[in-house]
Amino acid sequence: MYKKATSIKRERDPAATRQRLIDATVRLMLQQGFSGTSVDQICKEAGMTKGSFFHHFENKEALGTAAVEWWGRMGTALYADAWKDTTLDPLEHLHRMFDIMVGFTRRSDDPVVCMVGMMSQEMSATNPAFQAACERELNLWTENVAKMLTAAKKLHKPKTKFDPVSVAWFLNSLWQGSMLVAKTCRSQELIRHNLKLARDYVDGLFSTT
Amino acid sequence: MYKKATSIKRERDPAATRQRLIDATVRLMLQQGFSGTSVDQICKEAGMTKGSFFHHFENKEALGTAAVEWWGRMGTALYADAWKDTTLDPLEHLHRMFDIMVGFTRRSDDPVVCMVGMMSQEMSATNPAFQAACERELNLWTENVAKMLTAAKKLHKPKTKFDPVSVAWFLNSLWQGSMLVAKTCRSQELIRHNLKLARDYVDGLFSTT
DNA sequence: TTGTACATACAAACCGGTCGGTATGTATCA
DNA sequence: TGATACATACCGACCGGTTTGTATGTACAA
Repeated sequence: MYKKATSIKRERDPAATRQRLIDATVRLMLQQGFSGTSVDQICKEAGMTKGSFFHHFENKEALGTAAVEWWGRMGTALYADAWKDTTLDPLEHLHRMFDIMVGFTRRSDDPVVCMVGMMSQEMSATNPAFQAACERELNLWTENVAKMLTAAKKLHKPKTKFDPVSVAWFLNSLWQGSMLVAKTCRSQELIRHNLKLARDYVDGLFSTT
Repeated sequence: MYKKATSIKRERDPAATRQRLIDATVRLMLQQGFSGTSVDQICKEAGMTKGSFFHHFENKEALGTAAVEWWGRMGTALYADAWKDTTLDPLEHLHRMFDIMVGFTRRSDDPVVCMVGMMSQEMSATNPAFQAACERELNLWTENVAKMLTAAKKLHKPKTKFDPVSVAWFLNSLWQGSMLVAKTCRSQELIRHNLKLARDYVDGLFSTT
């Protein structure tokens, strides 16, 4: 009844298999979005079959949120140089973060994209699980930036009063919006220009320089 | 074979029917995205059948781009008070625009959303028609803002050098990102905070207060 | 041998899109 | 004016293919 499964190489490394699925999902969904990406497509991209997929994830949504969470962990790692606590000038840390973000625009000609931004836009109005997962990641980013701004405020006299948390959300929104607009306008330079203005804006908050 | 179509009230107003389809599409896609919204669903929402739908639009994509274009026209109308050429101080015009944007956050408790931003994020990487339509609308917004900034520069001494077009893209990105983040974080106030900072930023470009 | 990892086959719903057909408006000509 | 012809608007069953998800089988590792 079943076709003989002849000599198929199986690796039998569940953790790696799971990660392969997540990697494939991220790759495809960054391009096509959640609804635009099918489970079959993901399986094909990950080099495995549907049965295997549903062994590792309860359903498509579970994979999606796992992918968002993985994206968050990866992001945190990429920002580590800027976010890690050190004794350095926090304003210097902020500059490093801007450097890292500029770096994203230079890695390739493909647009800079963010899993959190994409899932936020497409899914968070209708799917509570995605909404919550994305909100967590956005909060994390903001908290890190707010922490640096707060620390900078202690070291440097602020030129005018400002709320670090508000400014952090401002920067987060600008960053997400920059990726969105740049994707449609097909211009990495747009992001770099925005980051330049953002950098100057942050510098302008303080008296130094 | 076919059921007899007995005494069904038909309105026969093609322009209105077309618009009903566009309205339904905007309503649904703002919530669910393009791929997440089916043609059947749109027809049901618009109170009509599939045959009728495909009489008015070649395919789903055509309806999508029509909806984006309609959204752009509507947006231009909403911004008219700020964008219309008058002899007023252009800086005053910018303030009016910020007022209008703040107004969007107060119309209801539903998140402020933008058809262009949603389609950009979901579709512009894979669908050239959507990409082009969205790019057009983003350019239009930016041009209007850049025009005001350029005019303001002539009337008020800029505090420091700045490129009106760059700043306009900066503001556009911030605006799109604000809607995106606020939707996920379920906070209209976040948008208002961002707009406050943006307003101060623009004021800060000029010497006057 | 038993549990887990993975493969295969299948199901039921749903998808965009087509098609034969009906209802209604309008131009033409007697 | 009124009958006829034709174009446009609208209807809803239907089609092939795709969707997510399930049921069941096989292989490997302990």
